[in-house]
Amino acid sequence: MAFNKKDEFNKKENELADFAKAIGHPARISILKEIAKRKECICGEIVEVLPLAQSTVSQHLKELLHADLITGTVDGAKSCYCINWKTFEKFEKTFNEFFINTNSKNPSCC
Amino acid sequence: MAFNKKDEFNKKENELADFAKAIGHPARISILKEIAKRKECICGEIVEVLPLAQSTVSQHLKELLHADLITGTVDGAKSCYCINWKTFEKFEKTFNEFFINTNSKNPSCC
DNA sequence: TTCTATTATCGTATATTTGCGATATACAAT
DNA sequence: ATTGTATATCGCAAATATACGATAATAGAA
Repeated sequence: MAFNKKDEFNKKENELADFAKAIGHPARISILKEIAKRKECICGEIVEVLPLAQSTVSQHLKELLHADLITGTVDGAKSCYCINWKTFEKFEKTFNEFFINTNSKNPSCC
Repeated sequence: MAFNKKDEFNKKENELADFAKAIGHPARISILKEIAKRKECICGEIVEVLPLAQSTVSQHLKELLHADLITGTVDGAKSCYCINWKTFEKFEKTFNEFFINTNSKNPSCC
């Protein structure tokens, strides 16, 4: 890389890219799906279902937290994670703004 | 990594992740935007606008091609790239299937 | 043919991501 | 206090991604 070029791109581009990157791994997709589908979203249950070590799952959860895709609350010794739907809605909106809307303006360039 | 665990996840999870990964970089977002907004989507024009070397842009274009987000046709010495809207629509659909639809079923887990 | 412009690919350096085991931490129960 | 359970963090190794310059390949112009 020699040096990080992220500053050269604008904020919206970086936000979109960061979100996409966060869901850009099958393990994280799978984790999000597990959290979404159950009411009790305890970390241990996720570890049980995923084909990964506990420490690896914990690391993916950390990344999802950092990208604001989930929220986490401590419940005794356990940790409960939830989808942060607001971030998803924001992504949907920005994504459509960037791409789908442009589609109608430019149906076929080649 | 020691070894790639992608086989442990199902096809849909991997497809979603691959798409997300492909747009998970500000340079590629920016490239897609440039292609989408102009009618003549010549590689050289993209290189001019992006703050990256020609070889780097070419590499990003290759990744977008590989992820089926764009199509490329040779036009003499030049190359013309176009958004493959079908892939975008497919992503939108799968994304909603996975996440947004789940939202209504499970408004707030914590 | 020779020169020029355009794009792709190769080789390489560096950065980041992924994954695991070991360990630390925090709480609960005994 | 000790033990057990649940989760997070550390340190490391291997894999991938990012970026660039140099070079190759190709088409068109001179």
